[in-house]
Amino acid sequence: MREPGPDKQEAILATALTLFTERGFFGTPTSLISKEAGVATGTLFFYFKTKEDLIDTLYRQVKSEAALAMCRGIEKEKTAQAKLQRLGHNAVAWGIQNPAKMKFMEQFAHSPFVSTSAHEEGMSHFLFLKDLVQDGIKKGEIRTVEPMLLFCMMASAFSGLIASASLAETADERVKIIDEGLDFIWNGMKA
Amino acid sequence: MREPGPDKQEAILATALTLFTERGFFGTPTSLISKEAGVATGTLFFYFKTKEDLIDTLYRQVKSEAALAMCRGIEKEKTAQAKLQRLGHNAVAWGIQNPAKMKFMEQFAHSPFVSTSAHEEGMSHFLFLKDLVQDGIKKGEIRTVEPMLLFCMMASAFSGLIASASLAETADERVKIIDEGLDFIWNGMKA
Amino acid sequence: MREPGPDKQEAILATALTLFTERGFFGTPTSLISKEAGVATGTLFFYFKTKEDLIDTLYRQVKSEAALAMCRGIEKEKTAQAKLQRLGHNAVAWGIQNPAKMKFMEQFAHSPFVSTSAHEEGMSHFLFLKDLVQDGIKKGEIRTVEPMLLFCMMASAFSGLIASASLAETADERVKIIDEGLDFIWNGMKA
Amino acid sequence: MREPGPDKQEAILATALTLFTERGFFGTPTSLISKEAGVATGTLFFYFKTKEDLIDTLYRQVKSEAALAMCRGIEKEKTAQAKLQRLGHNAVAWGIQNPAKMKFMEQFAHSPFVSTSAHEEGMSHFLFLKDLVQDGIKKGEIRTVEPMLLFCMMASAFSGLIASASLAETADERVKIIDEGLDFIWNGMKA
DNA sequence: GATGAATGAGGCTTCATTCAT
DNA sequence: GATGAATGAAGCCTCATTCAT
Repeated sequence: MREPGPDKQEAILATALTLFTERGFFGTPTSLISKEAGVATGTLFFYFKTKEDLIDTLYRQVKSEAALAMCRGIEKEKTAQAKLQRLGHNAVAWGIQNPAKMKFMEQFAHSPFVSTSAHEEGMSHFLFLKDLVQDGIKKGEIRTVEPMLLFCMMASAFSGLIASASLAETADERVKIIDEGLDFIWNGMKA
Repeated sequence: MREPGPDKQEAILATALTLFTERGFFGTPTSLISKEAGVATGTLFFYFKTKEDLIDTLYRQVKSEAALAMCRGIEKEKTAQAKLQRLGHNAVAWGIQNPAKMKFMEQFAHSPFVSTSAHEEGMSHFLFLKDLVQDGIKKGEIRTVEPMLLFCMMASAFSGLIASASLAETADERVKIIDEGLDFIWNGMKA
Repeated sequence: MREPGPDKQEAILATALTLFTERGFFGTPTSLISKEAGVATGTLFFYFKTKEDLIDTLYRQVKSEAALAMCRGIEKEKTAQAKLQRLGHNAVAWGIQNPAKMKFMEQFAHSPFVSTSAHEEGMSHFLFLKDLVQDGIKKGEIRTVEPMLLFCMMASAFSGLIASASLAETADERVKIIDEGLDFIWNGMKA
Repeated sequence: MREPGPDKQEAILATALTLFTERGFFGTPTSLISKEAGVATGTLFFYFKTKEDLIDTLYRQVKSEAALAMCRGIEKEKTAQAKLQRLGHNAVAWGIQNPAKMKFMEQFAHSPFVSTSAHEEGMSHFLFLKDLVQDGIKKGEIRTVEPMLLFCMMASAFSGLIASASLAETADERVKIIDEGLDFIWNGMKA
C-alpha cells in the first residue's frame, strides 16, 4: 500500500510495475492497481487513457532508465574493451539493484501487450551499442562480425548473466560471477 | 457430426501452439482455439481440464522435443568442443525449422501461466548440458567456470543466435551467421 | 463405489440417492452419478430418459417405501390412538434407520425438480392417514377438527420429531424423546 | 443510463427472493435476476461477491425479519401460555402475510446452497424460544420435556399450521384453523 | 445392453471503462 | 482533479445428452 502522496500518477506507475511482474498483464486488474496505489478506479483512467497506455508508459520509462544506467561513465573510457567492460558492469549492477524493473523488461520484451511503438522506442535507446561495436571493429579491437549479430548476442548474454548473478548468495561470489561472465562475453567478441 | 478424425487432441495442441505465440495466453480465448481446431468448446475441456492444463501440456511437449533435437548425434562426437559444436548446430537448426515452437518457448520461459512443475520438468531436459560442460572443464577443454553460469549464458546466447539467424535473408548468410555465432560462444568458454 | 453387480439400474438409483442428498440435484452431475455407480455415462441414459426422470423414479420409490413402512402392523390395532401410536413409532423408526432416504424426502418435498405428477403420487400414499384421522373423529377418540389440518400438522410434527430423535446420543435417550414426542402429538389431537 | 434509483441492492434482493422461491436456486440464473431487477449483470456482482453470497444475505435477512415479527408484543404477556399464544399468532400472521418469504425459508431451511454460517445465524434468532419454553417448564405451565425437543416440534408444527392456514378460502375459516392449530400445539405442551 | 468421446448451449463471474457527483 | 457505482461484453468452464462402435 503506497500512501497517496502528492503524486498519484507516480503511485500508480510504481504499483503497476510490481503487480505486472508478479502477476502478469492480464493477471492484474486495473481495479487492483488502483486499490493498491490508494486511488479510486476512475483516477487511473484520468492519468492513463487505457490499461495499454499504462503499460506502454511504464515500458518506455523503464527501458529509458535502464539505458541511461548502462551508459554512465562510458564516455570516460578510451578503448572499446574498457567501454564494454564498464557497460557490462553498469548493466549487471543495475539489473541486480532493480530486480522488479529487470523482470518487467524481460517479461514484456516479447509481449504483444506493449505497443509496437513502445517496443521501438525502447529498442532505440540501445542503438548506441551498435555504434560502439562498429567502432571497436574499425579499430581492430573487436572481431569483424556483423554488428547486429554481436549486438543481439551481447544483449542475450547480459540477460543470462544478470539472472545468474542474481542467484549468487554472497557479494564475493557475485563479483566472481560477473567478472567471469563479462570475460565470457569479451572473449567471444575480441579480435 | 461424428467424424473419424485422426486426433482431436493433436489438433487442439497444434492450434493452441500457433495461437498462443501469435496472441499470447490471455489474448487467446479457448473458444478461438476450439473453433480453429475444428472441435466443439467442450472437447477442449474433455482433453484438458483447464486452459492452464493445456498450456502446461504444450510446454512440456515442446521443451521435451527441443531437448531431444539438440542431443541428436551428440554421442558420436569425442571432444567437448565437437559435442558442443554439434549441439549448437542442432539447436540453431531446430530453432530455425520450428519458429513457432521456438517463439513459444521464449515467450513462456518466464511466464506465470505455465505451472512451476512444468517449468521444472522443462528445465530438467536440459540438465545434461551441465554435465557436458562439467566434463569439458575436467578434460581441460573448457575454462574453469561455475558450470551453471556457463549453462545459463550458453542458453541465452543460443537464443540470441537463433533470433539473429532467423533474420538472415539467404541460406549462405545464415550459415555465416551461425558459424560466427557459435564461434562467439565457443571462444567465450574454451580454455 | 458400488460394484457394477448384475443390476446397473439399482446401482444408479442407490448412488443417486446418496449424492442428491449430499449435494443437491443441480450439484450432482449425471457424470458423477455414473462414475460412482461404476457405469458409463451413456448407461444412465439408457435406464432413465433424462436426469429428471431419474429423480422422479427415486422420489416415487422412496415415498412409496416410506408409506409402506409406516403402515406395518397398523391393521392389527383396534383404537385410533393405538393405530396412530404404532404409526408414529413406525414412522420415526423408519426415519431413523433410513437417514438418507429421510433427508431425500425432506429436501425434495418442496422441490421444483420433482415433477408435479411424482409429487402427487408421493402424496397419495399418505392419504390413508386422513381416513384414519376421520375415523378417529367419528369414534370420538380424536378432537373434531378439520382432518386436513390434523394431517398436515401430524406430518410436520413427525418430521420435527425424527430430526430431534436423530440427534439423540444413546438408545435410551432416543426412546425417551420418541415417547415424549408422540405424546406431544397425541395430546394435541385427542378428544 | 445512470438513473438515480432508490436502491439497486434492494431491488436485487427482492427480485431474487421471488425468483428463488419460484424456480429454486439453480433454476434461477443470475442473469435473470439482474434483468428482472432492472440492473446490469455486473451490478449484481458488485453488491454480492457470488451467487451464494446473495442467497446467504437473503437468508439472514428473511430469518431475522421473521424472528423479529414473532417476538412482537411478547414481553407484555405474563404467562408462558399467553406468550406462546401471542407468539403463535404472530408467527402464523407473518407467514400468511409474507408467503414468499415463508416459502423461501422452508425451501432453503435444509438447503446446501445456504452456507452453514448463515444457517447458524438464522437459527440463533430463534433461540429465545428455547428460553421461553424453559421458563414455562420451571413455572409448571409446560410439561417437563427436553426443551430442544419442544422447540423443534413447535417449529415444525407452526410450519404445518401456516401451510394449512394459507389454504383457507375465507378469513373466518382461516381464524378457525389458526385457533385450532394453536390449540393442537398448546395441548401438546401444556403441563 | 454398454460404452465414452463428442457436442454446444448456457451459467457464473471478471474487468476495462464511463460519468454523474 | 477525484471518486466509485454502474455497465455489459466476453471469458472459462460445466454438463445433460447423443450416437457410432
